[in-house]
Amino acid sequence: MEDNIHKYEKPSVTADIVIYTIQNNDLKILLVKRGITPFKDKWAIPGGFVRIHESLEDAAKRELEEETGVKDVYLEQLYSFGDPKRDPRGRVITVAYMTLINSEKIKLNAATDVSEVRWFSVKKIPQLAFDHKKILDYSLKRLKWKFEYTTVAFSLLPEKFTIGQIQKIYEIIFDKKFDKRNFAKKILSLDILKKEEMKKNVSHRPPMLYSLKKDIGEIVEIL
Amino acid sequence: MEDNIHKYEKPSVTADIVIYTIQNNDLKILLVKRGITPFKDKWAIPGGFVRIHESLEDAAKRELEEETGVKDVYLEQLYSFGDPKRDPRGRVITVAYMTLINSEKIKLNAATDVSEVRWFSVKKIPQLAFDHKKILDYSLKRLKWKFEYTTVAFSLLPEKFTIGQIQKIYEIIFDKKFDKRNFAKKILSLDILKKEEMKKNVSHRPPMLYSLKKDIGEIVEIL
DNA sequence: CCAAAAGTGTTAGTGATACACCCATGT
DNA sequence: ACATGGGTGTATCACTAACACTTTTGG
Repeated sequence: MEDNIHKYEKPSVTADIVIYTIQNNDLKILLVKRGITPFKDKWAIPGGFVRIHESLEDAAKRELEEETGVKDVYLEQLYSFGDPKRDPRGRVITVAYMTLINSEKIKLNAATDVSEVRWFSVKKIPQLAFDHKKILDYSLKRLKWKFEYTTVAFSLLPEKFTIGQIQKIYEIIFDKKFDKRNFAKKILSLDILKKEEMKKNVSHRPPMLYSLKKDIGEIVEIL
Repeated sequence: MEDNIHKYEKPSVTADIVIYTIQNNDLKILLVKRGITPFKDKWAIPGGFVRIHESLEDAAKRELEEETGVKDVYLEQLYSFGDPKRDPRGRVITVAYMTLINSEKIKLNAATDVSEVRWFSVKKIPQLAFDHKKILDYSLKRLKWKFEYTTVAFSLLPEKFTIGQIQKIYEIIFDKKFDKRNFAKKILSLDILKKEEMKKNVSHRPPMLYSLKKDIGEIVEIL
C-alpha cells in the first residue's frame, strides 16, 4: 500500500453498463456494434473510459445518457472484471454496472463511435466482444435476485399502476406465470402500496391504481 | 469505448482485502498501521497496487499471503470504490475483497511497509484511513448475507466438525443464540453433511463428527 | 353479446419457532 | 459426583401453493 503511487504502470479503467428494459413483453438489453478494432463489427455492452476526475458511477451514468438520453434511474454496480488478457489492446479493467429503464423514456442516441445500437431480447443475444458474455450472465443473475428481494420492479412502471402490470413484469423477468390471487395477496400484504383512484377508460372492469409508498426500506422480500 | 486506450489519463488501481477470522469467540479483522503519509499512524485495511500483469483476484491473494501467510482460501470480490477524492495522493480506485480464514492457519508476517499489524474485534474498530470504514461496513453486510445463504461458515472449521462447532460460529457472526434442537434440525435437513466417526477424548458425551459433502451447489439457504 | 382483465377465499401442506430433559464422558 | 456439551420430539403458528367463478367495462 505504501508503495509510491507512480511506482507501478497503471491500467486503463472503463465502466460498462448493462441496460435493461422491457419491450413487447420481453426483457431486452441494449448492445452497440463496434465500429473499430478489436472485435470490429461484434456487438458489445456499452461502456467507456472512466475520466480521471469522474467517479465510477458518474462514468456509468454518462455512458447511459450518451446511449439512451436517460438520466436519474436505478443504477447498480455489479462487479469488476480485471483479467489482464480481457482486452487485447492492453490492461483494461472494467467496472460493470446495470440499470433498468422504463422503455417509454428512451430516445436512442447512436453515439458517434459505434455503427449501430439495438435492443436484443435476452433470449437471443449474439456473440459478444471481450468478456461481455460473462458480464451479461452475471448481471442476469443479479437482476433476478433484485426482483426477488427489492422493489426495483417498480422503476419500470409509471407513477400509478395496477397489480396486473406488476405481475406481468414479474412474469417476464422470471419467465413463468404466477397465480393472480396469490400474487395480489403477497404484494398487498407487504404494505408497500398506496391505493389511488380507479383507472378509467379501460375496456374491461376498471382496476384499482396503486403507487409505491415513499418510505420503503431498501430490501423487501417480494417473492 | 472506441476512444484510444491512451487518450485518457489512467488511474491507479489497488486491491484491498478485509480479512476475517474468529478468535476467542469473537469475529475479528486484520488491520495494518500505516507507516507513511497520508493517514500515517492510522489503521487501514490491507491492500496494495494491482500489478499490470496480475488479475484483481491475484492481487488480493498476494496481499493476503503477504500479511498472513495464508493461501487457498475463500475469497470474494465485494465492490469497487472510485470516488476521485478518496485518496489525497491522486486518483486511486480500489477493488475491495473479503476473505475468511481459519485462525489456526495464520502466521502473521508484518510486511515491511507497515509498522504494525493486528487483529481487531469488529465491535472495537479504531478510526480508519481513507474510506476504509465504508469498505468495512459493506463487507460486514455481505458477510452476514454469505453466512445466511451459503456454506462459507465451513471454511472456518477443520475437515471434521461437530454440529455444536457450526452453531457457535453462527452465534458469533449473528451475535445471538440459536436453539440447539432447531439449529441441528435445520442443518441436518439441508442434506449437506456427511456423518463421520465419533469424536474421541472429550470430557463429555462424545459428539458425532461431520464433514461437508463435496458436491454442494454454491447457494444453500442455511438460516 | 362478447372479449378482456379485475377481483376475490378456502384448504392443505410445509416450514419455523418455542420449549426441557436425559446421556456419555473425563476429571 | 460433578461439570460439560451432546442429543433428541412435539405442538403451535405462519406462510405458501393450489384452485374457479363472478364482475365491470368498451366495443
